[in-house]
Amino acid sequence: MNINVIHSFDLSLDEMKAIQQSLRQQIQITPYPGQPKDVAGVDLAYFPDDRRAVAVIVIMDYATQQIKETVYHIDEVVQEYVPGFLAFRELPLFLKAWEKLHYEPDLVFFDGNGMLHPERVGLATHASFFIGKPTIGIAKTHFIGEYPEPQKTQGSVEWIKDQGDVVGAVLRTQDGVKPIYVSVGNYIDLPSVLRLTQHFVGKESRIPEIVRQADLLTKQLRKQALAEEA
DNA sequence: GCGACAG
DNA sequence: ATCTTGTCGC
Repeated sequence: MNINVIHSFDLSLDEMKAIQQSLRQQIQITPYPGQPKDVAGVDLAYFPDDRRAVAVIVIMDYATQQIKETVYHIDEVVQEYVPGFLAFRELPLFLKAWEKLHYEPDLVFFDGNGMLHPERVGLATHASFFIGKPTIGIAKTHFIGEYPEPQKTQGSVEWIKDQGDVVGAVLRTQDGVKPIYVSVGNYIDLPSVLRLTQHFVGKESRIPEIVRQADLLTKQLRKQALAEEA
């Protein structure tokens, strides 16, 4: 099965699930030694009409956390949101923005899950097969799996298990705040995911800085686009 | 059958 | 995700 069928408009749930099951067999979990040079953060924001969205990619220097490049793409959204199939809704827009990049990031953070997914092929995992880069999934709310409640202090971590597999981790990024849910996208392992994610957790935000910057820009560009149309 | 359900 | 102000709490 060709993964490029993702560009089709009318895949059935069974067809999408078949694609995920095919991709699952090709996941490669491996440590990510050392530090990446450039990392990317990806996020989307939807317009009020619910027909369009803006996809944003922010490139940041890993060591200094300085933003080196930002690209975006505004277009029609062709797939409705169905839990478990977010990739089919968001990847088309993301890929168009990806083509506009001048930098080639070594690692990419997505707003959503990686293997923390019923078929182990969430947004971050699915995307990795198109871009061929290590990916990480960062979700703000629980999706699947069971886990013990992490301690209330910053840095507390617990594994998330689903059907006997460790599929991700819950991470308390600040004292007393709701935790985030992190998982392997592809071409990386969970310990590396936690290490690289915590590098972007500052003092102020609950969300890793690389993802937060993409999120902020996404809403800023939507506001700008709406203003220009008025 | 009922509830849950990334963004 | 998005619609939205004030307000409870540290």
